[in-house]
Amino acid sequence: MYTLKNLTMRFSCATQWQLLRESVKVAVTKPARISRVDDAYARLKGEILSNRLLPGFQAPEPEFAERLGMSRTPVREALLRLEAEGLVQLVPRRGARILPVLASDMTEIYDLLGALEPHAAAELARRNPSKAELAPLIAATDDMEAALDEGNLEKWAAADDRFHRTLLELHGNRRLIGFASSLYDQAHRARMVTLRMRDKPVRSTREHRDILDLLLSGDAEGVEQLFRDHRRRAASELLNILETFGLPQL
Amino acid sequence: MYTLKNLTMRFSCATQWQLLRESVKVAVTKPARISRVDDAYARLKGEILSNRLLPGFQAPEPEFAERLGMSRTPVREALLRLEAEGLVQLVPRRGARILPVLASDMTEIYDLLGALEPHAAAELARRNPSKAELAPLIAATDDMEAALDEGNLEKWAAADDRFHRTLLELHGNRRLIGFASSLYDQAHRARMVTLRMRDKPVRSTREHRDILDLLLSGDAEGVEQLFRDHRRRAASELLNILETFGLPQL
DNA sequence: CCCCTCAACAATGTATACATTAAAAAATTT
DNA sequence: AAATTTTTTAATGTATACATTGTTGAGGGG
Repeated sequence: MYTLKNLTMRFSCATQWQLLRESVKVAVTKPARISRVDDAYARLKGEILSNRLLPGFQAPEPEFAERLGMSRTPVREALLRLEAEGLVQLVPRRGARILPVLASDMTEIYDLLGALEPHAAAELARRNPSKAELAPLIAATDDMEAALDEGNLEKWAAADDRFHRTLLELHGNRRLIGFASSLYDQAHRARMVTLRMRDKPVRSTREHRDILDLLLSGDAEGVEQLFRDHRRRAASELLNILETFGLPQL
Repeated sequence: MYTLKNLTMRFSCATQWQLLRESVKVAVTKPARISRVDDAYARLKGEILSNRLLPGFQAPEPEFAERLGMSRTPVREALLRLEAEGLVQLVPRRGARILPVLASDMTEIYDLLGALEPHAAAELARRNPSKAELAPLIAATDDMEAALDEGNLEKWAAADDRFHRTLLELHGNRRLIGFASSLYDQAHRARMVTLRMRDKPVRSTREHRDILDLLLSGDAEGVEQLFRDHRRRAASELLNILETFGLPQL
């Protein structure tokens, strides 16, 4: 268990600059206590998703522990957590390997999202949600349009991600939220790497707005169909990019 | 790490009868080595699914460790695994709690299965699978019919479970197999407890046969629709039982 | 050069000891 | 007697030591 005092006293100068930054963040935004497991998990996940820990990279637990500045026990627990989420693979005697995302993985992920999201959207529409209820979804859609206008693709991708996660949150099936969350995470890097290789997401943005409109009008069948098409087109687009640019994995 | 010698030498007489049984099983069906984590996981899961470890039961890690005859470390790892699968909840300072399954949980689970299984069945049908490919599914269906003729509900339920898992295996989406597996496990106890409270599964069995026939004939839309209806009716039936018998949780 | 054997090494699995701290119990105050 | 404070206990989180064992590299022989 970390306390703020621990953070500033326990670490060698080699890592103190970094952990000082972390400690400031902790002090400002969260309670001062964060377990080493949670810390290791968050840091490793952040590095995987931002591609600083590269796909295929592999190191034994003791090396991860050293780099994170803690003992092996919490590191192992963090890695097990990341393994359960499909981001790493623990290979006996070879350590933890950052799982690359293959085209076949993306196919699999999009297939599942293409089944689940339209279904969730349809059920949400059947509840005739009010504008107030859909406010976070409206905000995400607005942000996508604004980001597109600015030409800021990262911002657009973040708003897009938010749209999808928010929709499932509004739907409310906790098991679905958890499962889809790991799917989004697994697909994250591929989506970010390919972000600038694709056409501007004009059509995608319009589709989100249309999905939102259908939700607002309670058109369950309409939103299910459009969402399906949206997912199918997005999958096709991404897989084409992987093929066009000869990217076997990400 | 267990070896067979360890299994027979390490444990007090209080648990030796049980572990002797386990060791025989190990010797016959698996390599002699099984880690304590895997052992703890399998045993705990078995007890949860068979309702020997009751929903709501709660004990701290050290107590589980003592009962399993090993140190806390592998037990914690096994419990974390079970938590990730939705079967237990780790409550700080209160220990691991066996998660009861509420009616709302079953609603959630059936909602997801109702979206995923028909989708997988439709995609499988689109591949025009041969009879040989569907052999394990045919076998499961045959077994359901045989069990129904014998009036053996447990056998029927096992074959039913096998049908559903096999179908997803044949479909081949690994992420779906994993996710659905945990959903089946979570629903298992509820289904077993209610097995004798429901009508004989005559209609259900026929529906499975019909699903199989539609798969064999490559009728994607037909199988998707029938599977949806199948899941919807099964969900309704089970939820009615929970309500009729006043079962708040299982 | 290739193959085999064996020893060394290190990675994971596990047990145990220690640190932290929340909850419960005991003691004290009102 | 009830409320508050203090102390104790024990559960989880963590570090470290030990056990097991798979892999690698060195050495020797053909």
